[in-house]
Amino acid sequence: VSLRHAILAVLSSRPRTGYELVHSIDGSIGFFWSATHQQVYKELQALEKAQWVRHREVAQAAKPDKKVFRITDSGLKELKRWVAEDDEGDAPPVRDALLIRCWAGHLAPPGALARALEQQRKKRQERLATYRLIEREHFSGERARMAPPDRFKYLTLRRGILIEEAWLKWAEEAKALISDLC
Amino acid sequence: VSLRHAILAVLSSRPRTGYELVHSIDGSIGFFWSATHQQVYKELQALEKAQWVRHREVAQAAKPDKKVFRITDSGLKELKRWVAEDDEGDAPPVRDALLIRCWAGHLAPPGALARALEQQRKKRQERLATYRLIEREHFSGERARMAPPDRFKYLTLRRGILIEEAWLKWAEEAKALISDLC
DNA sequence: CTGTCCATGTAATTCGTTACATGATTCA
DNA sequence: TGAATCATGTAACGAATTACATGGACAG
Repeated sequence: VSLRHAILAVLSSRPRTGYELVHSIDGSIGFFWSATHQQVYKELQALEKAQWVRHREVAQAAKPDKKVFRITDSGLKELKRWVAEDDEGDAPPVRDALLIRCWAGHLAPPGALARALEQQRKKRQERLATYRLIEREHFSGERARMAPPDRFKYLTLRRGILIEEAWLKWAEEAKALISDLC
Repeated sequence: VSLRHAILAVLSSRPRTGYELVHSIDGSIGFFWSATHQQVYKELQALEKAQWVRHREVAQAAKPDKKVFRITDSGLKELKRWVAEDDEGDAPPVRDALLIRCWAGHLAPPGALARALEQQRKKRQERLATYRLIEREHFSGERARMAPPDRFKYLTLRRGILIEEAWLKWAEEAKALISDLC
């Protein structure tokens, strides 16, 4: 039940509507935990039943009404508890269909895998560029003087960068190793 | 529906029982697509209904009876089709609870995150060692002279290695960046 | 005599995706 | 006139986890 806590984490910085949540999620926390709007709205209902968030309806001129959600005291308490909890070991299960394809790659016509790989490489490259941009724009200061909340957020960004770099390196290796088969 | 095809891929090399499948899965393909036995048995039923696999019951002395599954012609055809198909872009969604924890790390007592990170680091380190062992034992030959099926399997292993190395590198960075908070 | 290996499943539940649905406003 | 933004949901389905269940053989 991590989406619940991801939402709490985002709301802990400031109140938002479901709509805003969806959009702030895919631009920060969404890089490592994605969710559709349907899921978010459903979780918000669950969170409200658990009294970890509360909402207030706000009428707007020229725009649909909205519900602004804020975290409650018990929600913040729960979030803190969860962050500190040690999850005793479950490495997150990997699920990458491309790797299954690759594993059985000899069954496809020679060019097919190479094309799929190249496609992915482009996407990863773009994502890396996005991360690097964020790094330059939001985390350009002296690391040691960053405020703690920023340091932790910066760390998650670094993880994204290192992962994408590893991916690109792999794509190079892969291309080299199968090039003579195409 | 990738588990279906993961199973087909494993069966394409030789017939196996459900039990064997579960265990060969977590030692090769399981590094990038894990599944419990319940899921495997259920998928086998579905695969059989689709006529992509067939089974034969084998009685054993001193051991429970077993069902040996083999891939059918139409199953192999489907597998080949699937491997060659291009999945038009969906980068696999990442879901890592530890990163959410990290993102909100300032809410936990200072040592907590460091401990969680260290725990994970150990696990990754071990996994990397396993990968390296497999690399030495099964893929020590000249890369260019490997038979195609082995080359593709080797590639997936390399990906595992590069990812774990990236993870460890990140763990180092992380430790350095938050050490003064503890 | 307890635990692990072999071997197979059912059932309940939760989590996540896809499809469907509405409706005003603003910009090209 | 048609797409994008803001804003919220329900319903159906599929994928994955967790719990429950059985039973003989063999090793420590």
